[in-house]
Amino acid sequence: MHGASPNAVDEVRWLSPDEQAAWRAYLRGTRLVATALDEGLTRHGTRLTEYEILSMLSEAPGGRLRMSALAQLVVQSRSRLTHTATRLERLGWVQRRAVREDRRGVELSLTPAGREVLERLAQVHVADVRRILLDRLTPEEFAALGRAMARVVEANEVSEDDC
Amino acid sequence: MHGASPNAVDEVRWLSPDEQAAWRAYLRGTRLVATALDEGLTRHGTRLTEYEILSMLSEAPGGRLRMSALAQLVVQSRSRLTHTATRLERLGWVQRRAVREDRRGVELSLTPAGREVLERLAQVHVADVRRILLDRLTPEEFAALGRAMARVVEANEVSEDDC
DNA sequence: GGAATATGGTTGAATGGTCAACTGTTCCCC
DNA sequence: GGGGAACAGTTGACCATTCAACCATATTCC
Repeated sequence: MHGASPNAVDEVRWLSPDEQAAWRAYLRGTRLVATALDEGLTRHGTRLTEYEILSMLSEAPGGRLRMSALAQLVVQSRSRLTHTATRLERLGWVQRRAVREDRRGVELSLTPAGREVLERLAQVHVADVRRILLDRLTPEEFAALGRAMARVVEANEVSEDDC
Repeated sequence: MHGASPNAVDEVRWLSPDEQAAWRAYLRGTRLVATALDEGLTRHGTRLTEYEILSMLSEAPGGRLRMSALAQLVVQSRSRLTHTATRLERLGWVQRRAVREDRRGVELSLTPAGREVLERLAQVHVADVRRILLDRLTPEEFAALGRAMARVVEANEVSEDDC
């Protein structure tokens, strides 16, 4: 669909040609980046979504995170995280632990093996991020990209606070 | 992983704190956007990836596209597109047709029913795109975002030409 | 203090996606 | 013009994700 069709039915504000073009670039570009990064990691036996989980755990204070918190960080459903965590646990890369204060809770953390794997993967991954995204943009362009997405993230956090 | 660790093993150029922050925002932001948009369409019985297929078909010259061309446009594997197309075909929204000049080829096009569905979906979708992305950014920010991603797309097209 | 409700996490069935192998067609070039 | 490589698309088995239902624990509030 396209253009501003002054139809009786729709009150929809369509995108201007410029907006349209930018949106197209966004959609296709983000998908290309995600695909390329995922492919890079897949060659080494992991998915981007799994990598992110390991990465978040490694940086979390105390090296552990509750399932829900982690799910929010990596933008996955709790159910999906449960399944993925089970897989990673079977690989021996992460471990679950009950949390004291809240007996409903479960904390995930890296095993030594998981930490090792992550360190190895991080090298290829960072190189990929540079090659696919950073090196293709000027520092200013990349900074602008970061700022824009940061505002989107921020706006999202606000909008879901008032629920 | 993080920080610049002057380790004997790695020659890896890690991300600077600023780069790191921007990259994080990118990753999380793009995922939030994709999730939110997908949710919006799912409420109306379609996935974003399916919507994109319908949308590309509706804008293609002649209203039809070869499978491979479409797959490239929406950044999906040919296999995935085959499966999705079969689903959409069963719904009666698209139809396959053999192409004359190249007897290996298959062209996909919208059915009238598919066009109708798309028109209905487009309204909710455009509203979602505005709400989730456009309205959260200034026009300048959005334009910058578009430019950055356009360069990524462009760079990708160049880099896969010389294969 | 106990019922109602919300939260944290898991489960399994159904659906969607990936991967590697396959068919049929076209292109290349000797 | 015939053999081999490359291309277009499909298939089916396997793996990942979604969705709705579920159990257990916390919280709220009368």
